[in-house]
Amino acid sequence: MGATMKDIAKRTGLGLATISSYLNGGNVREKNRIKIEEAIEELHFEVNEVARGLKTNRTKTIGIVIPELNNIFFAEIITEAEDILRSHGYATMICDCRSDAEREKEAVEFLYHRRVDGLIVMPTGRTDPGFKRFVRAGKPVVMIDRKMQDVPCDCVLVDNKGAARDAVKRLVRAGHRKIGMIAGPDNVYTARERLKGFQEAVAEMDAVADETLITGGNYTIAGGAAAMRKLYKMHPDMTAVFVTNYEMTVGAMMEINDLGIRVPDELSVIGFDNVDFAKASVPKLSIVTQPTASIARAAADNLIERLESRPVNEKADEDADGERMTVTVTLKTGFVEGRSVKTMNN
Amino acid sequence: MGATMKDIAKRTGLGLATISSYLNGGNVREKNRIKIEEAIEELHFEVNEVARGLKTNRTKTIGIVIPELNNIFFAEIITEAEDILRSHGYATMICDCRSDAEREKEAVEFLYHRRVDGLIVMPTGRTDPGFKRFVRAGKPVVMIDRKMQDVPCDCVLVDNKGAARDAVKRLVRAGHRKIGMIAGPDNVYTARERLKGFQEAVAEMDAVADETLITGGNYTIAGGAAAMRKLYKMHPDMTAVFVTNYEMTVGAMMEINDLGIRVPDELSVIGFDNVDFAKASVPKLSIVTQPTASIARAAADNLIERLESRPVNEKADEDADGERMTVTVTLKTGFVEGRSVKTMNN
DNA sequence: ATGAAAGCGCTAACAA
DNA sequence: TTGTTAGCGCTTTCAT
Repeated sequence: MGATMKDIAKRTGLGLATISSYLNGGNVREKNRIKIEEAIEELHFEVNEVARGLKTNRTKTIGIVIPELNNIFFAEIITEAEDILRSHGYATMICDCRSDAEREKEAVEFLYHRRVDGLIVMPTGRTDPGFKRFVRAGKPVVMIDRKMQDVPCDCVLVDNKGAARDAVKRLVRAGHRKIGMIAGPDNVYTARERLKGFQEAVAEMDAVADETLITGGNYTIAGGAAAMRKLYKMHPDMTAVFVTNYEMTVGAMMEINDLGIRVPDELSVIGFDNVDFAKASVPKLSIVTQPTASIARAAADNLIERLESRPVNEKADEDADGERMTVTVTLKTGFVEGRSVKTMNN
Repeated sequence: MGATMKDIAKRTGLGLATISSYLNGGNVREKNRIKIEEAIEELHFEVNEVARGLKTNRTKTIGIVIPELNNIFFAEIITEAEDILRSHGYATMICDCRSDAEREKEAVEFLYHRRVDGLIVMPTGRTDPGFKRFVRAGKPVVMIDRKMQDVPCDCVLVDNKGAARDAVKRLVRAGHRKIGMIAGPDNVYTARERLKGFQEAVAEMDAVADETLITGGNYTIAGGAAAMRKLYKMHPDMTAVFVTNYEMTVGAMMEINDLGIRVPDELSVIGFDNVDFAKASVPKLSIVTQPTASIARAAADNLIERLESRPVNEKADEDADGERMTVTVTLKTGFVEGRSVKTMNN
């Protein structure tokens, strides 16, 4: 269909190497440059990235593996990352593994076959679904949001523990003692961190430390609703609840709605993630927010930097054991004040 | 790095063609089949899709261009489509163009350079950002959600007009006469259709037909909020409002919240798209829902069918002018009953 | 059924 | 600087 380098070589009377050189920013005599540009224009020539990829062994494609695409938190990150990567000429292949370890494994393998140059991932579980293979092949992997001990790669995290601790402290300072927590699944890194933060704050601030005040909500809407119900049944005297991700916040609000509990008079609530949802709630919810754009930028920039500097430092970057140095960036969370936390007079 | 066909040819003592034949489901003598399979196993051979793509001129990759990835409606469709396509061996390259025509154009061009085999798109505006080029190259394009007159391609739509008409009729039947509408931007197909549906219903049912009852909300949260405010200021006696997409529904609820309007006592509301949000609202919202999974499936299946049947029908499918027959599928919307519509006694 | 060889469009030595 | 040439890993005639 389209014209090839050969065509424009013929057209200009130049050699293939000259064309290639021009295309790759090499030095070409002014005269020839003009000739080449004219030919490209006339013949509507466009580099065939596939052929180039075959030769260079680089596809200029990044694989992204995420638990759920229809999860605003992830979607916001992906949007931003895709934008940055594309502006650098990298295409992204996104695979949604539906929080399923098996699907995740398939996705990683799929992307490996597709010869993507690097990976941005948010691991679903605690075991490596095949990331190491990329690392071994010298292909950069950046882990977002979640950490995994046994895969040596760069990470972009958020201070989950600190965020949870801070949220609970706010509740205690407002006079709450009996605070419930709707936690995530304990095979997920962020959920464990948020739990730790909650427990630390409870201990430090002398709030009620009762294991049954912590209920798992599985990071889903239904789970959040069920957890809320359970918590309320078991502790009707609980005055505040901390919900630790967006989906569960939605679920908890649904249930609070169903149970006819008045917020914040009867129950104070601090949610997570989605500012828009928080503002649209009645009353407006106070929530912990995550810097999605910064996360995406940190991950994309990191990947690009690794990719572009690779040829030069190919050896310099490795130490005696051939292990790469890895970097972990931890970003701060935010907090948006709403009207869902009651200040107790005591 | 990985083993190549050459390696396993050497290993088995067979010719390249035999290996290729085996890999592509051709006939190979039992004996050799086993030998090949063993060699593949031992050498961890995996087909290099890039090389294959160069040769076959097919990348087994589908491009997806959408207005916003962090929009649940789109995200749900994409997730499903990606899943189906991948299960057929197709990778997807997703480009989010942020509802910007310029970015959309760039995205389409980007995907064209990447030699994707086909496109799934939700056009941002009314003018072709380059889809025709794909059609001309014989590459299938499927348009989702929105239609575009001048690009001859398959479409998967939803009965937007019917959905809007139905929603308004429900309001009228519940006794409402003065009904406001928060509409989308009129350069978007779905927005125009929903508007038509609203107007038809108002005419048919003898509700108040006043142009100022229709306010544009730009399909955004902020727009929805602003429209709600404007509508309420201008028509404090309006008893119901129909909001025509998810983002605007969120925005409208935020504003209703701010204005202290009680739903449904003072104002009845029918929203759009997101069941979870509807259920988490106080009171639960009645909403129009769209069959995202079916939309995705229709689009993906259509694309795969076009792609896989192409070699055989290459000519049979075209008529004298070389024009392809195009298909438009229109799916039905749903309605989820909430508690946000008051039944008036009159 | 199998093998030999050409070539997809590009890059990268190596020469000139 | 520019031209020549040899592949990258695969598919695909065309013989055998």
